[in-house]
Amino acid sequence: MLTYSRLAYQSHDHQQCVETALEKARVLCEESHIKLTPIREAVLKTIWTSHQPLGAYDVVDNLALSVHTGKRIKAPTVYRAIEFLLNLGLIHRIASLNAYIGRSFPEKDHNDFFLICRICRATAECSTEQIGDIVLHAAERVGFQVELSIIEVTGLCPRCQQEKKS
Amino acid sequence: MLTYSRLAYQSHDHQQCVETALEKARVLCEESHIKLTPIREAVLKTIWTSHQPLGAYDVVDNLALSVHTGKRIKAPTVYRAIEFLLNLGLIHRIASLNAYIGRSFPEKDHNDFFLICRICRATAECSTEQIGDIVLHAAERVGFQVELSIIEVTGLCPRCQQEKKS
DNA sequence: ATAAAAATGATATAAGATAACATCTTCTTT
DNA sequence: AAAGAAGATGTTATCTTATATCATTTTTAT
Repeated sequence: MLTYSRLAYQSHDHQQCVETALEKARVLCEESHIKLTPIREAVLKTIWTSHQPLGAYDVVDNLALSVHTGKRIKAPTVYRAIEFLLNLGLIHRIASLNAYIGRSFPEKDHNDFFLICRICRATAECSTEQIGDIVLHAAERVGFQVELSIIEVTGLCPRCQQEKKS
Repeated sequence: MLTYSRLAYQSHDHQQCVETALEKARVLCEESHIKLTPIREAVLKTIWTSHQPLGAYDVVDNLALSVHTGKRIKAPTVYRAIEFLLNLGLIHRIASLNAYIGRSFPEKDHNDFFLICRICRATAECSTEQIGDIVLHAAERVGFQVELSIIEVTGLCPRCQQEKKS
């Protein structure tokens, strides 16, 4: 079965997306008796709020504006929060962009892949078992034990295809 | 059809691999009336010679030892050569490692994926149309126009699985 | 022979990530 | 409640990866 994170490149209530994701995260942490601290939640929210994958230093800049403790949150703190969120499957690292994006399916075990627009960077998450199967099959043949697959597809989103024509 | 770059994780005459790859590169460049300069060839050879994906600065260090012009080749020069080789499909960038590896099938249009050992970093290149098809199919449904897919699989190679047991 | 194009050299710096150690907070146990 | 342990954050410095910019050299085409 093939699923998409949302109406991928169509307009939608993104604030609702963010709220849903945050609520999911809170539940997930509560269940696991793990702490979603204010900083971690702020980082997750910042990443989710962006429509594009967000670099770690973009998060740093964003937090400096949005969190009002008077203290500026520095890179290591953000990276720690990012690592925490990655481990829980709440975000995903887009290796080809050195950037991070919210995951819609933290419960699913990373059978997802990403469609990344080369121009506007809007990114859609897709999930399917098929790809996992092919990879597993190929790996099996040479005795390779798969732990994690990264699949990143670069190209043009519908909107940027249109704009290119005109 | 599924093909592997070599007897993936088995011992083989690697020097022969390198020679074959270099010869392929020379032919490819000659046909395209493009120049495989000494530096470019040296970079390609350095990357191919390593059994693992090699970082750009590893290449810099390696060349400093192997090229005897007296002058130390610096990062920008290496990155230029890397870009050149990437464009021709002679090497591939492993985004998850920020490293580069020789491609066995420069003629095939990037329908390949990589099995990367988490411990020893030995990496095998695989090629199959199947994955490309799935990705295309998924992309089509949301009107996304695919240009390039990167697929990187992390896990354990046969040897490191063995060593872990003992 | 000369202009244009291509490639390399050299310097500096941007961008992404982490190491190391100090401090503060929260939880556990008594 | 007090003390200690574990967890989280603060702070500084540094490392790695990558590129911008401009000068110089080499090659190619006319």
